[in-house]
Amino acid sequence: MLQCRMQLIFRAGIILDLDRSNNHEQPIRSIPILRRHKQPDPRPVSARRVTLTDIARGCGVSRATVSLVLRGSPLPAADTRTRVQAELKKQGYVYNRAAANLRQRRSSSVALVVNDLSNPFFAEFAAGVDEALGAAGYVTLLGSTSESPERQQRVLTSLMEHDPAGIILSPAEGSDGAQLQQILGTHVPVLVFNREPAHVQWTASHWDYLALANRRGAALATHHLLERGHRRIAFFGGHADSSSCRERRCGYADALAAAGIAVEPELLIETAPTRLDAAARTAALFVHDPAPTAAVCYNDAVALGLMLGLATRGMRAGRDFAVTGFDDIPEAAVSTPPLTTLASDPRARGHQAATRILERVRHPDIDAVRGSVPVRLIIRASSEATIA
Amino acid sequence: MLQCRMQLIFRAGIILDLDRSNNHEQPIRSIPILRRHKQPDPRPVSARRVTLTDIARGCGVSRATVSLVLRGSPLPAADTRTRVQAELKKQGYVYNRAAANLRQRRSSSVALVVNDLSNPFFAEFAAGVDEALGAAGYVTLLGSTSESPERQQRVLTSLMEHDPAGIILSPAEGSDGAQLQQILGTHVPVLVFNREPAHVQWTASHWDYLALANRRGAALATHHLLERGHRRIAFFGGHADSSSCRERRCGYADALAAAGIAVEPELLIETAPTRLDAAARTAALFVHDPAPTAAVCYNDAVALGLMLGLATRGMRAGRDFAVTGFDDIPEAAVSTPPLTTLASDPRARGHQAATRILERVRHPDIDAVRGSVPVRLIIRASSEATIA
DNA sequence: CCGATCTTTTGGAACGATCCAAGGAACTCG
DNA sequence: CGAGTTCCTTGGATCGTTCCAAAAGATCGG
Repeated sequence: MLQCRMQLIFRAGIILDLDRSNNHEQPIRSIPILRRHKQPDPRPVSARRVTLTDIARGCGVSRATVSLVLRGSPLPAADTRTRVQAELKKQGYVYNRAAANLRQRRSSSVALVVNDLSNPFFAEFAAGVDEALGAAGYVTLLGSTSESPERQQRVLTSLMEHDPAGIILSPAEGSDGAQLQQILGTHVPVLVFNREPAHVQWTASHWDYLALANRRGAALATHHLLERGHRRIAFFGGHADSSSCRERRCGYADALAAAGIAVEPELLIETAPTRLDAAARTAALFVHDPAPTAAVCYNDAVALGLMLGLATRGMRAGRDFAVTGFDDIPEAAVSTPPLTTLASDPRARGHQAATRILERVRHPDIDAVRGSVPVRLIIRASSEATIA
Repeated sequence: MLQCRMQLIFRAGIILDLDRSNNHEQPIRSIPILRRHKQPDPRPVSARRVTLTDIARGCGVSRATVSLVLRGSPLPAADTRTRVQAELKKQGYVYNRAAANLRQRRSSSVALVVNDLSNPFFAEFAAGVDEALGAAGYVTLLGSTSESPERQQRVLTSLMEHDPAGIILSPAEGSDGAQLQQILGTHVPVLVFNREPAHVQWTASHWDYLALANRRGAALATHHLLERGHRRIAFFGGHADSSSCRERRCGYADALAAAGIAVEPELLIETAPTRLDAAARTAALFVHDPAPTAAVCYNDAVALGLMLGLATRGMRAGRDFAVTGFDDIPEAAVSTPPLTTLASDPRARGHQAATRILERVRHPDIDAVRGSVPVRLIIRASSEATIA
């Protein structure tokens, strides 16, 4: 009955594991949180924050009045307002939003959890999210998971303790929806971006979902290669157990089917979604006899790796072999040759995600939205190779 | 006497400008904050957060006891602990760190303010910061400024209201230290990264400073080109009013001086630190007669732009002209030709920055630290061109 | 001058946690 | 048996804000 482990995470990354509740040998004494209390308050007394009460005392009105002035209520008389505002300025008052949020049972932050900021796609996305949230007066709580579901659980637990108004989550690969739902509960609005974790009960929670038009994008790329005359086209890279890879493969299959071509399993090649592994696995394209003349790649990193791998075999992408990518990372435009790929404007996606989660915060009860965002094909030299 | 404008920023980006306090024509009535109150609490009553009191009631103990159990104090009796823990799990309790922080007058977040997440250097840096902060149990409050000092003021004000334990700030170009200090006050620990704003009274505040070894790095690159036989070397890109550009120019001058070569002003060429502008201004290198044969570029973006500009003039970097960059962004390794540049491992810098700000949070009174982080020269093909 | 109305101000109880001093129960010991 | 110890538990004040109901002034008509 204690199947699912529930963990509460405290500051300094300390995990109080409730399942240990049977161990009575003081399993908890080792938790160092109380040590903190032994330290005197690190801030000197003079460093105390200026509060409403200080202002109120300073100009002889009540806290309530100062609060009203602060929030720009029309109630206070004009000269009271002036006096209070002068005092605010004089003492250098800084609003304590945490206290206000506590009282109002409201939150002014949104958590953003991404796998990897060093991926330019996510970095742009994060920039977009932060811009839009900031404009709406919200603050972004950042969390990154490095594609590790365990880290993701920890990060989410920690973020939840900060009571975000909503969560924008680009799940780590292999994350489990049930585990997520256990940590996130059913009440905080969640927008799942880009990837669909397994075992999510979409109906139980009202989670929104926003993903690129993976299927359509891959179909566009494949169709483009077909137009150039290619008939043996590989799908190169990614793991078949990630939802985005599966969707892209579907699009690839769609386009082939429309051209009356059957999908050949040996032309579906898996790699880690990194440049390095893609380069290393290039040879797998050429083991079967009529070798493919083109490849739709899982994403740009894979495509760049493949182009590297081709070069080491004496082939040049765009001349001897056609390559397409996915994401349009900045490098795609300046690689040699420049990479044909699918652009999705990740910064705009970030805006979109932020806008939607705020909308959901305002209206928690409307039905969940499953959205897909359009991508467009950017044709560059890497797909110029044609079939004579 | 009201020279400096002081602004208080409220949610939804509304600015209550205290200098308007003279306008009595209800300048404030337009502030829509009160509208919010008219909406009923958007969350259904059942969505209420589970609190300590709920748990206490649920298993017949006092709030204080539950709190002790939560924090892993050795005080509670073993069976009490078990009962409480069962109840915590049963009700799906989520710790409210904001409330705890309020009582404890402590903060568990650190603000990170960067110009531009879409710059891979800062993205990596942010990832490093978040990793290290997360490991220490802190949450990252993200803010981005898009290089605009005005946006930076707004963002910082908003972040300050969330009471961060410290701030890691990579200042927007052209930010003014005095304005920053006015908003940040003198008590919150600040770590200034990468760039030095003008007019900071470093002695008044205890701000730490962490920057790349700009001067030494540029000297390394220049020295490298000198070794290859170049004598006319330009410094290309950046604005002379940014501190990092000035420092890099100093290093460039150092190396030239060591080789007994005078700096020629016409070889100092300014550009915006972007690929595009650098490409556009390439011609400026070749207006004087013995034209330079090599250029030390302000950063990688500029260097990549310069290589593009050279190509349109029929020259190839690495063959006809030697180029070096700064930052070692991922593209540098895969451009054609690959770019000689200075690497600084931004992710590790992020760790370092986070570690230092936490150290400062623990010891607010030790002297401010001014640190510079080493860079190393990565030699690639773009600087291969030699003087016959 | 009194009550009615309107405008402005206010004290005190929240919000969800922690801290503290004090209380009760169970033991021990002389 | 009563005092002292140890172990565990607790009520109430507190953090900095907002909300609410009600008080205090001001204005006015009759």
